[in-house]
Amino acid sequence: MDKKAVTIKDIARMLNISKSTVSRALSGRSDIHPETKTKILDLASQLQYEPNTLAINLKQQRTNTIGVLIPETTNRFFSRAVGGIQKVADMAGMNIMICQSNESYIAEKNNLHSLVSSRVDGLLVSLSRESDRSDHFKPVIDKGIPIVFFDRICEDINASQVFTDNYQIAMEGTEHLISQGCKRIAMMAGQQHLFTSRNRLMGYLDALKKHNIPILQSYIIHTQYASNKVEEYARYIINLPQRPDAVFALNDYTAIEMMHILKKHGLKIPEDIALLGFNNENMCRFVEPSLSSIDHPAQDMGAAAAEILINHIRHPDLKPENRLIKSKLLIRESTLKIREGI
Amino acid sequence: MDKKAVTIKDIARMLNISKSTVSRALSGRSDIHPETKTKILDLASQLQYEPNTLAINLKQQRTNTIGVLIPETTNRFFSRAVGGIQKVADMAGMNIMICQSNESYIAEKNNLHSLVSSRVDGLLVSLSRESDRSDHFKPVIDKGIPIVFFDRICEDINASQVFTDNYQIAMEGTEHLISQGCKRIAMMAGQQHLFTSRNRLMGYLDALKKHNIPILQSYIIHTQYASNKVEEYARYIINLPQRPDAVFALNDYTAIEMMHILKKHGLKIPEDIALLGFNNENMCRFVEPSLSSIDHPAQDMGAAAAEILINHIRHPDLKPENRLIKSKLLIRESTLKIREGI
DNA sequence: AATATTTTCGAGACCGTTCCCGGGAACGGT
DNA sequence: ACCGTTCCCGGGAACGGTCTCGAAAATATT
Repeated sequence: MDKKAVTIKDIARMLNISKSTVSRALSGRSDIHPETKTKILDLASQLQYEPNTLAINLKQQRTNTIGVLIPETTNRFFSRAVGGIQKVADMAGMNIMICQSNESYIAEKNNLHSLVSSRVDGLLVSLSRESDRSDHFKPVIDKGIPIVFFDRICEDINASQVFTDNYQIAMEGTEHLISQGCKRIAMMAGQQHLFTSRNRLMGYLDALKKHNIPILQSYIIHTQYASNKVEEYARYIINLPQRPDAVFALNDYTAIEMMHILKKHGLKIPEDIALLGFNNENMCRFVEPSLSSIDHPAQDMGAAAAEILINHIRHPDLKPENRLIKSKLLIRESTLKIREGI
Repeated sequence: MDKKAVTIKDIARMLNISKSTVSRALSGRSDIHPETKTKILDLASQLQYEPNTLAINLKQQRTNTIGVLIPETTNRFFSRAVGGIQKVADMAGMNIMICQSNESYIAEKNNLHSLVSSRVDGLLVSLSRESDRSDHFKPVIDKGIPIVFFDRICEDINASQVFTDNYQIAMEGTEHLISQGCKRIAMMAGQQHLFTSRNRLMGYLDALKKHNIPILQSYIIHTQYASNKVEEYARYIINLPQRPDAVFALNDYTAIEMMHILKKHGLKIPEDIALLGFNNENMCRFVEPSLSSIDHPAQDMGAAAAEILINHIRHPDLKPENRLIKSKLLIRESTLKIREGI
C-alpha cells in the first residue's frame, strides 16, 4: 500500500485535463467552470488527495509557519506561552514549529539554523540560560526574517521584545516582605546575563536601599545551571550566621521544595522564614502554607509576541516594537507574618 | 536588507561554475576537486548560505521529520513525553513537528491533515479526549505513513502501540488501598472511550471483585471534559450517604486539589479518606501529607514510541509492534493508614 | 604515443505546485 | 456574418535543490 502520494498531475491525467486547471479548482480560484470544478473536487476527495505543502511553500516563498525557539516545554511557563502563541497563530491561519534548546547555547544555535533552513516566516525566541551572547541572531534579522524575543529577551539587538516588569515586580515583592517586618531577605538570583534575572536582582537591591536595609552579599545566592540543588541552597540559608527571615525564590518549584526542606528542619513559615515564589503555578494554592508568588502572565506574553510577529510578517517595514506585560504580586500565607485580626 | 535568500545558483554564478558543482561541495560528496570545494564552502559561509530545506525535502521525497500529535503540551505528561521523543529524534538526526489537539477531535483531524500535507515521515499520536473514533487515521496508514500511538492508544487500528499496564497498576493501586483497610473506595473514572481510562476502571473493578468488596455505582465518578470541577466532585464525595474512605483520583492535580478541599472540610488524610493520585508529579512529595501516586513513565514512553517509529520509517515493511512500559506504584503518606512502628 | 582509466565538472530532468500568458470557444452587440 | 468580450483552459517557466549521465581533462597504463 505504500504507493506514492497522489498529486495534482495524477488527477489531471485521470480527468484528461491540464494540471493548471486542477490547481485552479483546488485552490478555489474563480476562473473555472463550476462543473469541471466539482468533478475535480470529487475525484480529489475520493483519492484522498493531500496538497504537498513543501511544493506550495517552495513556490510561494513563504511557509505560513512561525518558528518558536524556547528553552524547554516541560517548563510550565513556556508551555503556557506556547498555548498563547498557538491561539493567536490559529486565528491568523499560521502554523507553529517548536524547537527546544534545552537551555543549551549550541542547541539554540542549531535550532535557529534549522528553523531558518525550514524557511519559517518569522521567529519567536526566548533565550536559553546558557546564551550570554546573541550574535547568532544578527544574520537572521539581516536576512529580513522578523524576530520577536519574549521574556528572556535580548537587549543588544534591533528586534521586537515582549517582557514583564521584572524590576518593578521584584521591588514590589521585596517591599512587601519588608512591610511584613523582614529585614534579612535572601535573594535567589539566576544567571546574571539573563535580562529577567538581572532586573529582578536590581529591583531587590533598590528596594533594600530605599528602605535603608543593608545589603549583604551572602544573602544573594547565585544559582547554578543545575537546578536540583535546592537542598544545598536550603542548607546554606539555614546555616548562615545571621539566618535570613525571608527568601525570595527563583520560581515556585524552588520555593515549594525549599519550604518542604525548611519545615523538615523545624522552621516555621512564615514566622521564621517568609517565602516568596515566582510564576504563580497552580500548586501555590495547595501547599501549606500557601505560597505567595508573582503571577507571570505566560499566555499573554506568548499571545502578545505572536501578535507582534504576525504583524511584522505582514508589514515587513514596521519598526521593532517593545511591549511590557504587567506581572502581579499575589500575597498568600507564606509571606504573611502580620495577620490582620489577630 | 530584505533581499531574497542566497541560493546555490547565486554561488554558482559568482564563481562561474555550475550549480551541480556547488551542490556537490555543499552536500559533501567526494567527486570534486578539493580546491574548488574550499572555494565554494568559503563563499557559502561568507554569504551566510542556508540550504532551503523545502527544496531538499521536495526533491528527496522525505522530510526527516516526525509529526507529534498530542492533546496539549501544558499537560506535564505530554511535555515529558515530548522530551523523550526529542532525545531519540536528535540522536537519529530527525526533527519533530508538534501539533496540539487541545483535546478536540476536530483540531486533531485538522492537525493530522496538516502534518500529512507537510509530508512528515511518520507520526506519533496520543488521542484527544474527544476522539471516540479513529477512522481519520486509516487513510494515513493506507498511504504507507507509519504511525505509533502512545498512551492514549487506538486499539481498532493496525498500527504500533506503546502503552502502560493501566489495568494492572489500577488493580495494584486498589489492592494497596484495600490492604490499608479501605472498603469504600471511590474511583474517578475518565472518558470511557479512552483506552487508559477504560482499563484503569476495569483494574479497579476486578480488584474489588477479587476481595469481595461490593461495587457501588455511586462510587464511580464519571468525570467530564472540563476538569475544573474538582470542588464539585469533592462535595459529592463528602455528601455521599456512605462516605468513601479512599479516593483513587484521575491524576495528581486532581488529587492534590481534592486533598486541599477535603482538609478544609476538616477531613484527615489518610485517616478519614486516603488519596491516590496518578502521574507522580514532582509536587506529590511536597504536599502534606505527601501524595501516593503511580509513576507514569512519560519520557520512556515517548522515547520508546519514537524508537519504534524511526525503525518503521527506515524499514517500511516491518509489522506493527506493541510495547508495554511498566508503571510503578509509589506509596507515600496519603494512603498509609497503617503506619508501621506505631 | 596511443589508449584506458580516473577525476572533475556541466547539462538538464525532476520533485509538486503556482501563476503568467496566450489561445480558443461561446456569447453579446451591431 | 463580423468583431470585441468574457469565460475556460492548457503550456510552460519557475521555486531551489538533487542526481544521473555523459563529456572533457588529467592521469595512468601499455
